[in-house]
Amino acid sequence: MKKTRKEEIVIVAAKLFKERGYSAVSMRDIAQQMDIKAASLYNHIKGKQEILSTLILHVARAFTNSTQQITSENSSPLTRLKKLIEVHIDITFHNPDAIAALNNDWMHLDGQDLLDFLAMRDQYEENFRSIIKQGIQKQQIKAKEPEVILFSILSTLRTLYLWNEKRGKLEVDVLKQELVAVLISGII
Amino acid sequence: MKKTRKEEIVIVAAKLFKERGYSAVSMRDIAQQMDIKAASLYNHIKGKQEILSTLILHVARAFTNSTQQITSENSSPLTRLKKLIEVHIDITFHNPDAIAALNNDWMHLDGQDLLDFLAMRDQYEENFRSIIKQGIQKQQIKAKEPEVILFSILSTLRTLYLWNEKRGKLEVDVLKQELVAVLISGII
DNA sequence: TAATTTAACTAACAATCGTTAGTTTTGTAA
DNA sequence: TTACAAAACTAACGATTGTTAGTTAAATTA
Repeated sequence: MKKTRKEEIVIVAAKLFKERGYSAVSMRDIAQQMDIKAASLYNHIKGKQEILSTLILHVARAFTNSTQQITSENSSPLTRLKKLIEVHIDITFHNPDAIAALNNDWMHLDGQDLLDFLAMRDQYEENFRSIIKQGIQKQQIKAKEPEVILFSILSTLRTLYLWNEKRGKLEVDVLKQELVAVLISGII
Repeated sequence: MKKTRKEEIVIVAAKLFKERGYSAVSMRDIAQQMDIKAASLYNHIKGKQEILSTLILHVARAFTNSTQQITSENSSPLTRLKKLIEVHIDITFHNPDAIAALNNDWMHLDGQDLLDFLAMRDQYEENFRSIIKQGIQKQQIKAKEPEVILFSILSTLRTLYLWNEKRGKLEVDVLKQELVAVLISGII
């Protein structure tokens, strides 16, 4: 499937947004990176906002779909938690630039796009929280404050995109395995 | 000690930077929040850049000092690691807005300020990494990939500022205790 | 080849940006 | 009360912002 011109613009913009943030990147910056003039961008997109919402909502939907599916499985809470972590790692290594925008620039969405994003984020967190609570109830997970566990895991997963470059020789499969182990079993 | 006008400006700006990011906040925004005109800000600061560097470098030095001190103790690696985590939590809950800027807007520093920041950040990470490696060597810490452990802990600590508002009823001391437990011992 | 669509271009707009200069008001010390 | 310093003000600057209008070049289809 050949990329449309719009998709190319979104990809180039995502790289710049990741480095400097949405607000610090101008349409002229994006155009220059594509070797065209800024006005030419408007043959393919409605405006700067559309680049951002295309970028963020697309990957947000990927998270929502995967998470919703895993949550409704009837495997054990701990199994579902592990799958949730693994699928987050997979999506992250597949779309690091889009996830940077989702993490850092979501507040620059506006109107319905912002509302949609927030709804998906809440649902994602609630699914996570629910599985953790079930795990505690079934004594598969230590009886710590659920919010502390949730926060600790989500923080690590959300920052994972930053680690893509530095990960170096480490294979994705090895990383996935070790990270799940550290998050679940700790370090001692 | 009464706050100088410059300190007041930096505090107000930090709150705005946290919400929208450095680039999306104008001098007029900051001025409006202080009920003065933008030009009046320049009686107290050299420019927008000075607000950012004051904010970031001040808290970066706090991290560097604490970390350097703990690193040079001769307690066990695991003890030092715990102290490192605890001091990070303390500093975070004491300066959440400054840490937001440090996390999200450091790339907008320029010149020597940027170099200073990067040097401190590298040193901070290297201290952390060194303690983890010593812990593995002395078999106090599991023989996982050190970078995975480092990344997992640092990600959680760095995102902690976001959690300040949501933490709700949870006391800082309880949070500190539970978070250290989760990071070190895992959740099962 | 001719017709049509796609995608680039130049030029310009109104708004907003960080900042400077010069002036006036406010608060403090003599 | 007068003198001085601190901190506000108005007005404006050159640069940059996202975006539009109208036009030309290139690629595709009939």
